[in-house]
Amino acid sequence: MKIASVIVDIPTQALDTPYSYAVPDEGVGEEGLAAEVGCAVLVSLGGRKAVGYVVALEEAESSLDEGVDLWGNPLSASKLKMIERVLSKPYFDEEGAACAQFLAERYVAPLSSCVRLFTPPGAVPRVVRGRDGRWRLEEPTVGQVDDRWVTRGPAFEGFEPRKNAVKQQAVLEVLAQGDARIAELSQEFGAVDATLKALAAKEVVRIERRRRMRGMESDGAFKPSQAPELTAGQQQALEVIEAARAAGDGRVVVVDGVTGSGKTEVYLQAIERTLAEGRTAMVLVPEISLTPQTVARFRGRFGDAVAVMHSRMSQGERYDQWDFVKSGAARVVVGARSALFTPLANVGLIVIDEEHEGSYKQDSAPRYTTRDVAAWMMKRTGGALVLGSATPSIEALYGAAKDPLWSQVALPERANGRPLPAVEVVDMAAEFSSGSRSMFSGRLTRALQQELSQGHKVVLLLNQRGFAKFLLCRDCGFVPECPHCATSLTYHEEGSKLVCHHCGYHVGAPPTCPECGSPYLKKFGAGTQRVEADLRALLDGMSGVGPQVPIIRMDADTTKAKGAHQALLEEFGAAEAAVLLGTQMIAKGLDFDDVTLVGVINADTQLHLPDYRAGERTFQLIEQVAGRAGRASLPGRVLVQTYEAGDVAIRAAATYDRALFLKSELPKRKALQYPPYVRMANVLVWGKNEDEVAAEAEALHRALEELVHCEVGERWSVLPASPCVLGKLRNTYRWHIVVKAPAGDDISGPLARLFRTRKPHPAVNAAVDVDPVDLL
DNA sequence: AGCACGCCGACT
DNA sequence: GTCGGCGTGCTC
Repeated sequence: MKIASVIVDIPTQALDTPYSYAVPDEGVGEEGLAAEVGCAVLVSLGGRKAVGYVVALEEAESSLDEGVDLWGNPLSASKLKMIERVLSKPYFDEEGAACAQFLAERYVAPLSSCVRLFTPPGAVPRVVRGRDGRWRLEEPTVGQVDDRWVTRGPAFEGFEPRKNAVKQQAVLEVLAQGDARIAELSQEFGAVDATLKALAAKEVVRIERRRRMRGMESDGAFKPSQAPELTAGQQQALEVIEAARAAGDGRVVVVDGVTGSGKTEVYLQAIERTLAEGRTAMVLVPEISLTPQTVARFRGRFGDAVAVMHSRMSQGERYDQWDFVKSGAARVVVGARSALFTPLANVGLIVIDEEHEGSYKQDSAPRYTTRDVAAWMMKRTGGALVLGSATPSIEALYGAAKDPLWSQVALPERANGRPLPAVEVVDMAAEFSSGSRSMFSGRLTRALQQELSQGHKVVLLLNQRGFAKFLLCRDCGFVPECPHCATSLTYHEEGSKLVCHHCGYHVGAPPTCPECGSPYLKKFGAGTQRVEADLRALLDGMSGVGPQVPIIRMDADTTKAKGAHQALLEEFGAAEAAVLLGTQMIAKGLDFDDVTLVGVINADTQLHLPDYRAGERTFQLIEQVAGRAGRASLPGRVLVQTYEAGDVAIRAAATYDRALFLKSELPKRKALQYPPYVRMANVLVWGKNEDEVAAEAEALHRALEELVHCEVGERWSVLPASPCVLGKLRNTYRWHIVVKAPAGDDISGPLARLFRTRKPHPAVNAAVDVDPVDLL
């Protein structure tokens, strides 16, 4: 008899452990599916039915009475129930199960949420309660779709339809070119069913059902491309990647290439070689840059072997692409972070493009860091991981410097030999004191007029990442900071207070600037619509520009609809002179030849977020957006407006001087105990009732201090419980507790032990974010 | 999560 | 005497 370890798909802490079930001898699914690792199964648990996933199988002899299962859980044979039905073919293998367990431990997350990453969404049956109160199995909402196709039959050659059989004639002409889909034939010629039936009866044609692969056809024509000659830099990067792959021990290569240096071509050729060795490859890109152009680039080189996965696809498309990978026909998967869990066999290379992007961190359970999971996977399978970026994260740079398995290769020049555009910093404090009250500086206004009147394009970035308001002196640029944390204080409307969300320090908001005494102490945070209106007014009154120059606004609002993002970009591409005004999302990936001016309206909002990564993000943002200008023959220029003209992140970005930025940033991180010098875990506490949340956060803080005191001692620190910067989100109050540990320590283990044994509060949720990307 | 078991107050 | 309130505790 076989015993299966099953994770039930009920997201509760109390059930978050594998349960053992007896496996029936023959398959028990409708199609006689066998219970294997990775299958969804129907089991009964505590008098009800539940869907579960098999994570391990074990041969049990009759000797099994008291023992432990594969996961170390005690079990007794007498209590075993039987798996009632096998609901699916396997979604993952032993390696996938091991990965799920790794995720659950590393990110202190429910096993069921980790296992679910591997299943095609919407395709798994669920157990639901019917109107009568009874449990029943609800069939999945998505599945495969078949098309009816016509092909030539044995009597096709030499068959002559009667003269008046016009439809037969037409259909046969189409078939001479190749197989045809009946739906398309009927669209073209009207009802063709009778015609086809008649032809099929004479065996002139055959009718068959074929599975439709959704997500394949939509991108339409891609033109096949040949590998071009690499530049010397690209060639060297490729060789480093090849050496890493050849080592076969999970090496990591940081490809540090300026925007336009041709990183993608390096990836393409590394993938080509991986495929030539019979292995497969994955390319992960940020959600927002997964455009049809990106996909076309990979399909152009690898044709039908490319599967695409991302969350903006319909469930049907994702299901088909998932199945396509499972079938083994896909050799390359291109997708957003969740594509990491598609059932691609024998992966020899994972590429993470724009590695520094925050979207590589999942913001719900399991809160995994794509980079670290991919590195774990490649270590297991003996592949290589490539981290590509023009602005690598400090973690990646640190890894490359310290970890013997990591290396770094630079592509310091653009592939077309063009120089990077010059970046000018516009000091808005100086503008203000010289009398200008507009959000567009004199220099930016003149540059807009100059470029637009010549029919060039302009990209304007509105740095909107600061939800939190802060105070800023418009005369001297002073921003009140916490005396203990070196982050800016956030302004709270109620009570007119300044609060530090790190340590809880608070103080009344001063009426005038404590530095220079100016009364122009302003609360900061403006909206895109407002900027659009002001810009419209500015352009309308500009000679040689005027109302015919369109402003294309791109933000969360205007890109909500499916395909809206793409449509706006096409509009911008097709226009003559035009302004693309947008938030963060325009900073990367967009590539238009005739953009000659990039303006950053407010480079520093992010700088004042009370977050240790604020400087790094500001630096990265300016470097990324600067890369949008002057990509082709026209020279580009970049104007960065800021109240913090002297800030090192801005000065360094303006001169493309990363070393300068790091020289100032790294000692700060070290002194204040931030990554990469420590590991952090952010314990999040949230609920509807403010008092209960605060009380539970305090209780958790005490429990954490106790835990740290007993298990690790003074090497770890637990910061006080405090309200999150985004303290109230969608009517939920949020608090957090930051835990810091030395860089090499296992921070998850002790925390997991606490959360597994601690009784959950009925109205207040708590979750651990291990290696958080921000503390907001 | 959901259901059983269980130990105290107002009803036929 | 019983029906039912929802507080712990278990589910392979």
